[in-house]
Amino acid sequence: MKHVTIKDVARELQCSVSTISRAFNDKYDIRKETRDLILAKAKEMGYSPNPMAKSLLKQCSNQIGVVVPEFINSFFPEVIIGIQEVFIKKGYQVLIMQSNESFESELENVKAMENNMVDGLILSLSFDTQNVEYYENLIKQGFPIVLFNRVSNKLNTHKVVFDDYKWAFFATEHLIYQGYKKIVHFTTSHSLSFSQNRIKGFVDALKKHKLKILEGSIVEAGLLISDGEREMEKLIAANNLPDAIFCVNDMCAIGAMKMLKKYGYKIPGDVALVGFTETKLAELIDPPLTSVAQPTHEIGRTAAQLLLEQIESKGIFVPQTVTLNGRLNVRESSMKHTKIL
Amino acid sequence: MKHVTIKDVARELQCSVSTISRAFNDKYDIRKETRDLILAKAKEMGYSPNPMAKSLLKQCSNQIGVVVPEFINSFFPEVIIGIQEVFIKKGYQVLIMQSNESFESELENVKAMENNMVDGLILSLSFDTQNVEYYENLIKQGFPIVLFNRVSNKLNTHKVVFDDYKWAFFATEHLIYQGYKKIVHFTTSHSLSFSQNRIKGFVDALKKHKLKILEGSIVEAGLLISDGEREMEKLIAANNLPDAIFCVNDMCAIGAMKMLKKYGYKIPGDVALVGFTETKLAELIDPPLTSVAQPTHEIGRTAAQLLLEQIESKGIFVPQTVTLNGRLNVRESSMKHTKIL
DNA sequence: TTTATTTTCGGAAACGTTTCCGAAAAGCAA
DNA sequence: TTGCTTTTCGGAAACGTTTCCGAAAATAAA
Repeated sequence: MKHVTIKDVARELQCSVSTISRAFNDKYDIRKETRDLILAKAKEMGYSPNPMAKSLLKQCSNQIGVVVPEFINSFFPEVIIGIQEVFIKKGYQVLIMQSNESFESELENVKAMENNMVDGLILSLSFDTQNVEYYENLIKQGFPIVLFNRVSNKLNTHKVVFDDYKWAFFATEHLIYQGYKKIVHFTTSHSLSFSQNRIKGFVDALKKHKLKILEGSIVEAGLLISDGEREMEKLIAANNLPDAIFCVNDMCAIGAMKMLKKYGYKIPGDVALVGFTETKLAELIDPPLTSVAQPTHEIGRTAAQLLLEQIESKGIFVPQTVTLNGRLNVRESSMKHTKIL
Repeated sequence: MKHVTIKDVARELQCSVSTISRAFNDKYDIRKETRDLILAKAKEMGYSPNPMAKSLLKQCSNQIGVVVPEFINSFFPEVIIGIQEVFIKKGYQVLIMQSNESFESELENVKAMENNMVDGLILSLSFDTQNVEYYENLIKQGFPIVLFNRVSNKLNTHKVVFDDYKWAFFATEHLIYQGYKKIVHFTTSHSLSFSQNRIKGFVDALKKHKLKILEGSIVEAGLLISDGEREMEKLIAANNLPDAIFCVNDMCAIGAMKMLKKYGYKIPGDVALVGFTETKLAELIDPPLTSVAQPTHEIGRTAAQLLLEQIESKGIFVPQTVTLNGRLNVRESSMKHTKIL
């Protein structure tokens, strides 16, 4: 792998390297004919400027880093596609790493990125990230970081978020409008900001419609299928079935669904279900699951745009929080029903 | 973001930059005390060697590139996790790009990687990649490329593949052992090597068990849910239902399943189904789908290992093709049944 | 024609490293 | 002490660019 360098082209054309550089960078002080000649010859020789040398000189790498908690659900990959859309066009490379929901791994990734001199970072915090001190320092030093979805209010930087409160409210209200009265919320660890917001939305929707919030109305399940299964089985065993369940995410809802089906209950006939953060699964399972879809591509594009602006402005910046709209995709699992007596 | 450089440390310590470099690179010609002193001071000052400068000098970037056709199914993300496992440990960065099943996009990505001077490439070809000339040239020039899953036999390089023939054979034989006689295969474009192999496995299994291969035994469906739906609907309309269908992938099988359910047919009672390249969906849908699982992490690790060896050996290398084993996960969709008369 | 201005280009420094070469210092044997 | 080897370090070149500075050439103005 011998690469053609600017010097090779210069030698071939009997001119100086600076002229070649000018031709490639479209400077004003070069004659059109020489530029065309150089570009043609360069193409013939297979020359293209070495990005590493450029980076070293310009003191920026034209790379941005993306660190996400996981790769397995389609949510983050879709966000990344949005991010790439923006950056590829601008000639940036996108480095992607996944922290596997571990704080240490996340920090390691971020440090690796920093070490690699990425020009900016797009980050979604892992579940067990409590200590954001390191990121706080980076931001204070002026290192561009944009957070999305899993954010921390301790960090004063650009953020792209989803209005969990609002959409949890809508999702719950949808169940109420369908005629369900005894509605339960399967949530996850209260320490996560998004779960707090979804709980709040759920509670406020019930309040608005004067429905009682009982002791068992909010169940700390979790984000996995097994969590939904476990809690659902408990309810079944206690013979304490609600009319409907609003779940913290699709996985949890699917777990509940599996368990209900296993015991022969009908959905939505006996229990209606609503998920959140729509995955591809939602419309494939039986019955199709009502869920709140997030605009994944747009989240990615927006985060990328914010980061790009911050990188290019290089000056003072005012941290901005962009809240994107979602969409409640109503499917069979939460349809209105008339109970067969 | 002002970075501390080796010169800053040298000035602070009143020594030369070469000494600092020696300390960091653990050279033999430095006194232990000076080294410790330097390392301590460097740490205090927050210095770490600039990887770009190093890359420029060493003529390699310590980055490897991964180009995959898509991100949406869990298959490729899981492979990537395996790749990362290997490379992160070795101090390599992993650049990931997705070609969106488009040849042009794939080529662009590869060129971007090359431009960025990645030390090697792990590649899975997109569907409409027919012309592998460019990659052929790269390989001839000695650029390390490892292909996986979607490979081309025109390219003479390391490959990690899955024995599609064998597992298609097993999957078909499984259906036969369950008592199904009239078995159909939903395949995709014959031009893809893996589909050819799966067809061959299917056919040979039928032959071995002396089952007839009819005109309609092999249907060119496609890889999407809609493809499975479309072809299934045709069969239903023609009133020409088989006992069982072996599908080229899970998506196609799920499409078929949806259509069967829509028309009130039972699975596996009326038609049994088997998928391929197991996705997470397989065990979540109703009924759970029998499918051939590929060892995604292992595929990634193996490809990474091969690439690493080639990069580090830097010499002549003998292209190697590693075939990994899969696993048939039998679930309800293909269980034995006794037809209710 | 002479002078001033503009256009076009070459030379060299700089980015932050590593490594080769050589030299000073230190150790050792004679 | 002298001469030789070994240890330890500094200087400088090199990696492939971009850009500043200045100079030559071309053009315009006088």
